[in-house]
Amino acid sequence: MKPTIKMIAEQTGVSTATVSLVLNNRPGVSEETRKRVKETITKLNYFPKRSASQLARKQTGNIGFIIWEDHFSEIEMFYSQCFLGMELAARDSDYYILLTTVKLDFKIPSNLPRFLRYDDVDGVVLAGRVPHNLVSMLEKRKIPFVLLDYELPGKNHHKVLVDNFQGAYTAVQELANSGRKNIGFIGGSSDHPSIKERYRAYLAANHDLGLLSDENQKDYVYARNKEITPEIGRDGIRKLLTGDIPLDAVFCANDTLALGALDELKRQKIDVPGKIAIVGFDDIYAGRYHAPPLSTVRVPKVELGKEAYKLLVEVINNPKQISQTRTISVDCLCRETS
Amino acid sequence: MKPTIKMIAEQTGVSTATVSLVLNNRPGVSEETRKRVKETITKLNYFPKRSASQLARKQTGNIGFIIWEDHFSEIEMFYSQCFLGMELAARDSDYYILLTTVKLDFKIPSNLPRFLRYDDVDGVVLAGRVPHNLVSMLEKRKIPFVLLDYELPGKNHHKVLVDNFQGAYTAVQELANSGRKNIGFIGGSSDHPSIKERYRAYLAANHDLGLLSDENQKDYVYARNKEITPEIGRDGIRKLLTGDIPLDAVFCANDTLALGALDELKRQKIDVPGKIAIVGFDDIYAGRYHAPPLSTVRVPKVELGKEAYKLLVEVINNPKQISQTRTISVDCLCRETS
DNA sequence: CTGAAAGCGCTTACAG
DNA sequence: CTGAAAGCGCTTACAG
Repeated sequence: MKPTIKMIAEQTGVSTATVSLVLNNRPGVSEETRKRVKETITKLNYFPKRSASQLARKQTGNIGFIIWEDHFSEIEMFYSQCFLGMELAARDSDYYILLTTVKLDFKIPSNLPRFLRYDDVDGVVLAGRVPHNLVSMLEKRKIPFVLLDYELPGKNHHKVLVDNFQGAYTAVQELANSGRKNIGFIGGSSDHPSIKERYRAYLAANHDLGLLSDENQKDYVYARNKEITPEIGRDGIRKLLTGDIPLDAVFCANDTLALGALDELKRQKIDVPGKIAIVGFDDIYAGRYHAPPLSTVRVPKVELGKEAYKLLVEVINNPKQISQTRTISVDCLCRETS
Repeated sequence: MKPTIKMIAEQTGVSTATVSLVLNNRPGVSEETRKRVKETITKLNYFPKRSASQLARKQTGNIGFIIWEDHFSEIEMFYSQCFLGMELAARDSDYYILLTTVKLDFKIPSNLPRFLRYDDVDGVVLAGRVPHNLVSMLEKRKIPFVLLDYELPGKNHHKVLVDNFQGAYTAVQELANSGRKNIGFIGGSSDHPSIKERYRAYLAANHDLGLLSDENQKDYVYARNKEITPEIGRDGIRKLLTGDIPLDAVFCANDTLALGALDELKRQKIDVPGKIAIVGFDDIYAGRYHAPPLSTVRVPKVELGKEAYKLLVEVINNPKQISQTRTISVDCLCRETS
């Protein structure tokens, strides 16, 4: 029979109140008593029942993790890794994490995740692009939340971001340092803030390094505003190559695009990095195992998740805390395509 | 103030017991009363508090989803999709799913997932390769569980499997139907039952179709017993090509291998599928967007997860149910590499 | 520092 | 068919 707090109390010869104080590391118990309680806890291998303490404490002990369905299932492992980071961080605490996906055409209340509909979470992390009406709803219901790798323009929210600007800037800088002078850009999905940032940094770096003149800038840029696939990368490099411009490097807004570009270059038998260097962004699995391995900007995805978790817990414990942004630094990882 | 069952009872003019019966769709309430209760529930937008009913019911309402850390983070989206299927299925019911990863060198109790240590799940799904001592522990503690895409040799467990044999057999058959006569095999990680099955089917199909003689069989097979990467695929095709044997097709044990092989063929400028056809297995995202798109055996991952969920719920409701295997059929998806 | 007791919000025999 | 009441296993004022 599973031990209860009552059994611990009886065995130790104290009240359940005292046991509870010990369990939760709270003051008001003599060292001597505390020690004896702990001993019987160990002896009987006791642990408190979650649902009981939740009920008494009026908490759920859960954190929600919400992600756009397409991001979770089709794109690279990016957000799964973030989730893993959250899970790892949560292991040191008491929260369970409830992962669910949403569609972008989000209707309230029919599409509301169960844990939101039934008030089963103490807070929520929203990873990547999410429906804006969902965010508004969380604000309205005053549910603590943190945005992960996403932001809404003109809004103050708690968020954890990748330093996209610095990452992209560094990438272009590294290309320039290795002697490249004519650096193209392949982008896409410009409604995603991250991609936009990377583009801004590309322009800024080129400007700062005195590489691109304003007038030929547009010949060096290819961007389609739709979901990113390798196809866009292939189209992009093709377009840049037929552009009748000198070109010795391309910075791609992410690895998926870079992989597509590399594939097309291989098909056209253009030497990489001999003739053209390619650098991506994100450091996805497929890039690591590509032949040749893709140079990229490494994003610490697990750490991103951990940070989001930590921030959310702080917000839960202090809901009126003024909103903040935590920006995680990234490194350029020079492998064999640059 | 959030409504409770007591408020519903008072407003309707019945007891909380009656409200509870209505909530759980249980008999013993007149249609008239049931209707009135439901009305006030809707009016007050009431829903029962999970922790309270869990406590009273002595259930947790949670299901655990356990997966090897490397599988979750490094390999293709396979198991994430299975998880998604589970999540989708769970939405129609009342369970929350707790996802956690484990390492393969698993120590009890230090590495035990929290939800297992604290008895916070009613059952568990184990996806892909998992530590065997974990499985033994679940058996010993009589926790209901289902294996997903994995099995332990010589053991009876509830499990949901892919029809690897039929899938691989069909793939070879299709290659033969399109005129290929000399079909190689690239495998790896032969301690994984699925890969082994696919290899068995490859041999059986060749035998049944009268393609390979027993003596030259081994010249057509390349398999390394380590974690599968594109690298092994590249090595494999290189090895087969230098084997001084006629070769017009290769069946790869999964898409990752196939992608590696395709890459090497492109580098060697060997026409696919003109000279050599390639077929993989799994239907991963990267294969779909490869140029040319990879022919493969499509595995319905979401359905796999849904089925595992359904089976587990059945087992939870009837723990002594005799163990069973559900095998999910797969189709050969002929795209442009065959 | 410690204990008796109420309370968290449900479910489930049991009696009528 | 319906209600009063006990019970699930914790936490938290409150009194001493």
